[in-house]
Amino acid sequence: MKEKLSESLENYLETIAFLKRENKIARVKDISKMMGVKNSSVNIALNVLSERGYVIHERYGYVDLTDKGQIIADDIQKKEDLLFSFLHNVLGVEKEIALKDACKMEHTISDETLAKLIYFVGRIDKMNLKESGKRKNK
Amino acid sequence: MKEKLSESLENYLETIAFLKRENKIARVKDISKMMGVKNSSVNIALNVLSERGYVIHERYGYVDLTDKGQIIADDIQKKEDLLFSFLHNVLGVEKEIALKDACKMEHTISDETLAKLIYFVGRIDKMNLKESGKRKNK
DNA sequence: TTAAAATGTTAGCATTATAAAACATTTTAA
DNA sequence: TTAAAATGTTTTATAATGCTAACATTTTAA
Repeated sequence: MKEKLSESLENYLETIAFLKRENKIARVKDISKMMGVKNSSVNIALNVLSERGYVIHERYGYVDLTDKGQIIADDIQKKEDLLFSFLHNVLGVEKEIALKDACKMEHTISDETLAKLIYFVGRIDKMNLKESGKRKNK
Repeated sequence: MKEKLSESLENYLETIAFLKRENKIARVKDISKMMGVKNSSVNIALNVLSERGYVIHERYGYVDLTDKGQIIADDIQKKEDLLFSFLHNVLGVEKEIALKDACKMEHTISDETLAKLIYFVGRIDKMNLKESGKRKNK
């Protein structure tokens, strides 16, 4: 059940999800522009993603995500948000760089590490809340 | 001055450095075995690394790192150690997985994030020291 | 409504990473 | 010391990604 997608293909899904959220629709041109690649490269990626059941793409038409594709896109976005938050808010890495690093790491971080990081960031947030107002409990 | 190496080539340098540390020498066979690739793949990588001045490799002979190659290998090892320490000791990720994740992240983490992480891990260590014996100062 | 502009697609090439198979050299052990 | 085993190298092939250039379709605006 654990089909792995390449970093590149994951990025295509993420970009399509973003465009749908922002513009309601995703077109080849938008995808290529956002990702800094050529339309031809987008087309080839879409063919692969279509074949594997992640996107729906009619010739000369819009690009859409299947449920399966949306799930992957959401998963990656969740990872990106968490990683960005950790890098920027916890470590204090500058926005631009934190985002760039998060966008790379989101493809490699394991589920285990992700879970631990979620827990850790949660604890840090609580600590900050406490420190910025009240005394430590107990 | 900032020639970038691919993740793959960085891994070859890291492996060669490891083998030299453990066995004094590095051979094609050892590299392929450690990395789970074929001798032919190692050879091709070594040709590239030779041309670019990172390794010295005489036909049918041992493999060695140039100063330039050793610097890269050390740099990556430093990153791996820090990332592993953070994942395992701070987040509590299981050894195997922490190592696997660190080995991927070591190739993508930016210098900025690295620096912030070093500082952060340092602070955490101090906190742990304090908490496990003394009261908080101030 | 039609010609130009915009957008999308296909074909062919380049790069990177790896493997398989054939071949070459070196090492080992009988 | 020499034949087999181990190791190293080259050649050829495959897969993933992206590019350019040529071509096709759709949209726009005169």
